[in-house]
Amino acid sequence: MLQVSYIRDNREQVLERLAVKNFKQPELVDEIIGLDDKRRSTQTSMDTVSAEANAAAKQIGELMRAGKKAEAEEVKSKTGTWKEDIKKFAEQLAATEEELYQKLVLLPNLPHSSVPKGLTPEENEVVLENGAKPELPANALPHWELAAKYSLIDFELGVKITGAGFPVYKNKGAKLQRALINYFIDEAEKAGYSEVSVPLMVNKDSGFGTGQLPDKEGQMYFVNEDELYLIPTAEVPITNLYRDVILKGDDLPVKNCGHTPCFRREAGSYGAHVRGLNRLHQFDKVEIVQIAHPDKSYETLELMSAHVQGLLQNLGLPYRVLRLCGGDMGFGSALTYDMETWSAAQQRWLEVSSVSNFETFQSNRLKLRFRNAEGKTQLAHTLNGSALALPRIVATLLENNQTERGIKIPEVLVPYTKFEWID
RNA sequence: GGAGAGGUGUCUGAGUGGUCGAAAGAGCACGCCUGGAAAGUGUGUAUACUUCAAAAGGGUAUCGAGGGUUCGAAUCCCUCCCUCUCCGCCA
Repeated sequence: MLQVSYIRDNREQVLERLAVKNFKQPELVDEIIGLDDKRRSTQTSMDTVSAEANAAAKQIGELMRAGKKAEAEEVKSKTGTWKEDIKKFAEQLAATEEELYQKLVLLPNLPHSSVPKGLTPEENEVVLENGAKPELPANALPHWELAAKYSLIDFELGVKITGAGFPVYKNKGAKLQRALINYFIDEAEKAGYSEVSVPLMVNKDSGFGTGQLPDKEGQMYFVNEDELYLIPTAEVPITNLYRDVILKGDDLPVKNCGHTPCFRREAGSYGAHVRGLNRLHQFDKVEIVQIAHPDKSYETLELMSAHVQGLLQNLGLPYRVLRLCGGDMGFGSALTYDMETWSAAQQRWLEVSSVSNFETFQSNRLKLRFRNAEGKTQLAHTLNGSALALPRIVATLLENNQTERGIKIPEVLVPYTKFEWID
């Protein structure tokens, strides 16, 4: 959520930046400023009446104590319509604030100046490409066939016990999952992130805090009985650990990592392009989260991007880094890098990580602040990234590393899998 | 799930209708003292909104959350959330 004061002070710039994100309702900006004017004047009126009422109440108290009951009664009789006025103003204020909030949450974050214009994924900017695309034998198989051939993943069994998009991992498939998770966590810890293990369900406040609500309400599984949401990413519980927190200046940067399953309804996504592991309702992911000083957050974003790239390099996967264009970016992000691996058997790029700087968009809602050099509270910047999401990594590993003999496990993973081949 | 107790500032903790944004202590910050430190001592130490060109200052709100009673609520009433104790259940 953008700060109203920022919108007021930088109206032109806000409009210009929103255009980069192809925002369709620029008129909201002026509506917001208008509502904020109304909010302010209502608050001032209410405060004035409250001040009078408080002064009278205080006076009555003093007169009562002094035993001047008659005078007290006289003051009391003058209190008149204050109470009603205050109530009226309070209602008006609440209504205006609500209206303001409802409009404010419709504004996406402003994109960073380096974000390219554009509407579609095709207009994303390829920042770099790394690693050679492997030449596969003519009879190479896509990962869903490899998974069946080596008994690694059973999609039908998942359908039976839950539904489509909930695969069952078996044998070396299950072990590969566990190996990747441990490897990713270990690497994150080496990079200075401390591990947290967090709840997989969150309340409404948390959903709002990181911006999934109200924007992506329909994308999350919801447990009616207890009003809890299944997390779509560990970003939600981990970032919300710091909701309503004022950090000390030297606590920054805060670095956390964690592994969780992620649950996404992915409503309406069916068909060939979501086959196998390409798109699931439940998948595992290791997430890295940082809370950074505003002056350092873009430096931090580069470091996080480098960390993710390091993992892909160590796994020997060809990848590319995209700088997302305005139209393809998430609602709350100011700058996002997507990392994609080359799936050789499918002949397509698969997104395996998304690293974003949210600047103060989340922290404004979270009320996540730190005490700056002047001792004043200031909103911190939040960043997060997948490091990494498992299914498409598994898909690419299986496809790219298939040989006559079987599937070769990357060297860095062998200490974790304790086997070198899937055969 | 049942019965009871309770939720106050960074922490401990006082406060049962007016003098309470809140005693006292601890912690922390700065100063004095000291060769330096400890002890001692002095001062300060919430957040948000708003007013003001800005600073200073002023106003308003906040004692788990929301509502109510009252001229006036941390204090009384209602609803909800959470914590603790006992019982029940249980990986």
